Amino acid sequence: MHARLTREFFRRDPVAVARALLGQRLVRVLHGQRLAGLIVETEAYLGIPDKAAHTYNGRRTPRNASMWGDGGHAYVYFTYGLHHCCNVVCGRAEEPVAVLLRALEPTEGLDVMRRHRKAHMPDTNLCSGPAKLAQALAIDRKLDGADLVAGDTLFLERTRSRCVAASRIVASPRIGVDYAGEWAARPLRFHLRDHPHISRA
DNA sequence: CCCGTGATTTAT
DNA sequence: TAAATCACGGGG
Repeated sequence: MHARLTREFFRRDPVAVARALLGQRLVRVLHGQRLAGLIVETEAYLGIPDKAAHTYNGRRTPRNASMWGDGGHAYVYFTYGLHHCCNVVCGRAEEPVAVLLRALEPTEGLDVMRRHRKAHMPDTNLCSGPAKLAQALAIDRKLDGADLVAGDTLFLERTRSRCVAASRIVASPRIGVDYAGEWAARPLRFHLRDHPHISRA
């Protein structure tokens, strides 16, 4: 059996978690079948002071409630009227910080993922964006709040490599947050250098 | 590049 | 009421 990432892994600041998640495996169990991929792109959202975060200025709504819970749970939200995105809640309860999962290199269940994604496309495009990976892995609001440590439908496995070399990680501004003033430019997006499955170069 | 899509939150 | 949003796919 593959080892899971532990609760304490997630109970840290989101920048540390965003970096440490690169190379780890996201697993979705659907109808008894594993759909999985290696995480190659993430973004850290720093909570109350972060103008780009859903919990900026202490916002607490039905949508973002799970961000206020303990680390190691999922925060899945619906946006633009048609897309889901999957975050990993970090820190501890009442510390509303998270990491957005932005891209995977799919490794298990690719046939099912291709079926979930509508259009025909090369495999490098299957999970190369936050809404794409959610669609490929059938992640929606029903999984909001799911326990990523003890649950059995959505979880994270520690890969053999444990972590990737810091020199292989590129930090850059987050995508789609130009409205966020000084927070828009901060290097809180992380991805594996030159990886073919990232959402954009 | 622009456009349509359209749930949810926040501002007006 | 109305505008804005942690996107995507398809068409110029």
